Amino acid sequence: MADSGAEPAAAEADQGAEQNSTRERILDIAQELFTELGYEKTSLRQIAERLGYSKAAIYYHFASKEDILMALHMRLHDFGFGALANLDPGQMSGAVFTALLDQLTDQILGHRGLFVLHERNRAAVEKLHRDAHHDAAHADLEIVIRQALSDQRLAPSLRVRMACTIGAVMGALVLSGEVFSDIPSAELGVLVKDAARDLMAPVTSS
Amino acid sequence: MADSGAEPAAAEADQGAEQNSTRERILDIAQELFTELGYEKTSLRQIAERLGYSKAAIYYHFASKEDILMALHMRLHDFGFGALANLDPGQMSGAVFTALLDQLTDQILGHRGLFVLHERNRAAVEKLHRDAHHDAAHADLEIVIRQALSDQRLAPSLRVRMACTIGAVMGALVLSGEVFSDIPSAELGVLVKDAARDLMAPVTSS
DNA sequence: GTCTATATAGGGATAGAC
DNA sequence: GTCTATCCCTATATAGAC
Repeated sequence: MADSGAEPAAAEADQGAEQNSTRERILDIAQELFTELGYEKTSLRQIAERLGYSKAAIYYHFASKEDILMALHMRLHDFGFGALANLDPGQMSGAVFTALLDQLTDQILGHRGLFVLHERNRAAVEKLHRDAHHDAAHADLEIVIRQALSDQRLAPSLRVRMACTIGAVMGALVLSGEVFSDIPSAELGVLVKDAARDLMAPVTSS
Repeated sequence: MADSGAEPAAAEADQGAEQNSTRERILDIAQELFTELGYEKTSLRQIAERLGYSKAAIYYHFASKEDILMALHMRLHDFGFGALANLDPGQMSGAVFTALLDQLTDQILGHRGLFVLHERNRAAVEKLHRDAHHDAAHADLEIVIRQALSDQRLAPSLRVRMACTIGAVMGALVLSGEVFSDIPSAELGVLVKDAARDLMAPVTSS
């Protein structure tokens, strides 16, 4: 587990086209190291070392270490809106939720590294949110879900099922490390979605 | 979320009797701060401040900052053996696994703070393991589970279901934050165990 | 765009007084 | 058992040469 360098990290980080700009390379390396060692334990010196450049070079592309994490957060943040767009607030039900989870599953499968990064650096990312350099127009998918889970107008059985379902998806795709590297992505996706459906079925009136 | 001081943290940390020794108080405060701010971001100065003592005082009770985390890890580590004792290696099946998860659910409900601490500081705890100050007689529940999940002799559908089930339990009890604080522990336990059973049922030959 | 050199701060850890 | 004072190292960040 945490086998660095074995897999091409750049393969899944192609959002701004495949222009291997220095900035993107820094982000790729940072994503890898932040995930492996943790954000706080990763020094800019280490990033620069792996990059082949000097430490100060990074400051040309990013104002601070925090800015690097912010950029990585933004990579993920944008994807969240895809699922949020189809979300009608106040209409959260079992059926809607199940559909939402299917989307989430696909997004995690497509950008797994980013989700693992966030999972392993929750404290640092939350501090980012608190210092709120991007409070405007910021509505995390996570916050929406948390609201639904806290909604006491819903039955406890439904709320707990929803939390279990999110956990099931996260458990199989994010927390599981490399244990499923022998299973094709597509198959993994089907199995996880099936599990989510079985989990929500008893509390969903379709 | 992460509402510190609102709940009596000492209430669940009564393993060595209720002797509020300085050492235990340090551990309780550290557990709180490590969870809230993250291990790396928490300084000994902060711990000492909240303790009312000076920073160096902590070094009387613990050899290093890492030692504090180790002590907290040990608090949890011991509980793991309870579930491990009933575990017959090589006999991992759906039914065995479901029973194991029931035990895990109860243990998380009883020591939730410790599990949250570990979840939010995976990098630091893993480094602890690597530096192996306690390699002897050390068999984490997590390692056993990871082995089972990686076992290619088992059907992918079973392996993924197991990962989903662990995730479901963790999702509802650990990752969920404070969203279920209005639901009694006992009810929460029943709902989670039901979910785990529904999840494992399709792949369990009973 | 990348480098060297350096300023500055903060945190872990030690020595030894009380 | 607890304290003050201090050492030392590392890491972020800046200034300015090339």
